[in-house]
Amino acid sequence: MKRNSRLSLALHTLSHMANDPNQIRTSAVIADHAGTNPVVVRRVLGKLRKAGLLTSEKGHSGGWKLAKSAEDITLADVYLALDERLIATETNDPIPACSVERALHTRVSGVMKDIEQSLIERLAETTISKVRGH
Amino acid sequence: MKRNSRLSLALHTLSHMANDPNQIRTSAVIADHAGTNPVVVRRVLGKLRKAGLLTSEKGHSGGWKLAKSAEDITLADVYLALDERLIATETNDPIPACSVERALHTRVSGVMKDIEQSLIERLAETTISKVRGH
DNA sequence: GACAAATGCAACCGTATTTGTTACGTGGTT
DNA sequence: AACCACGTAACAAATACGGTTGCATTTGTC
Repeated sequence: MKRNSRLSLALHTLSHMANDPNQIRTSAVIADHAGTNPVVVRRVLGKLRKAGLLTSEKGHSGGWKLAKSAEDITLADVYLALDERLIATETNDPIPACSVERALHTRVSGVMKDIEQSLIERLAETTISKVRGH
Repeated sequence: MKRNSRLSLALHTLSHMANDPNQIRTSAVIADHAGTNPVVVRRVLGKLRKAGLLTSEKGHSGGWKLAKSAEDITLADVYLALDERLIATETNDPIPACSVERALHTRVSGVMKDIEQSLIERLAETTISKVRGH
């Protein structure tokens, strides 16, 4: 795998869980299905849990389960939970000296923010149950 | 700089060029404005040239210029020219053995492709001249 | 023709990011 | 008590990216 595998892993796992919402799955089983490592699964799913999309139980017969109905989880929820910003947020800048340069910079930043906002709105239109295929 | 600086650099430079479309700029001047290196500039702008957005001239008094009007360059043109796929394209896969797993995988891939398509359509709505501020 | 200036391109380095892996502590079930 | 699963830290390996140097090529100027 390479980049953006987290989003892919999250979508894959959530969709899979939506097939049988009450079944509890361990990170080992999930990792096996996704072709990765249990620790990686726990890392990614941990973020989804913090966002209230999943619950996890420790101990024997523990594991992971959906916290909400698949109809109530949108791709925007997943995207925001993972805290990945696909469109650069432009944090570290040398603060251009020239004033026109600075004005241009803020315009570019503003446009990129608008683009990301549009992306999020688009993601909010699709639910996990829709990914699964109803 | 860190991630997605190429898109940022491209937008910045194109917008800047739109202010004075007939002026020829060298990669050294552009790099100075963008706070980076001439070679980096040529790398990024080379892709834009291949996409027909810019022209470059070698030799003495050579440099870079817009190939089209800023009104005719959309952010989608830039995005596609840079050949960056923000949404993972999911190329390298172990080809899931289980058939339901395989079906789910194709669904996830399809959704991500749809998302990227939406993003491109959104990008196509904004031109460089609009970024510049008319 | 010699020279200067610019792109085009390849190779390399250093760093940041990401994934994979091992190890161990913690909590819950049987 | 034994076992199992999560939670997390630490580390290794791979990858991506910007930055840098070097050089060939092209083009204008003297």
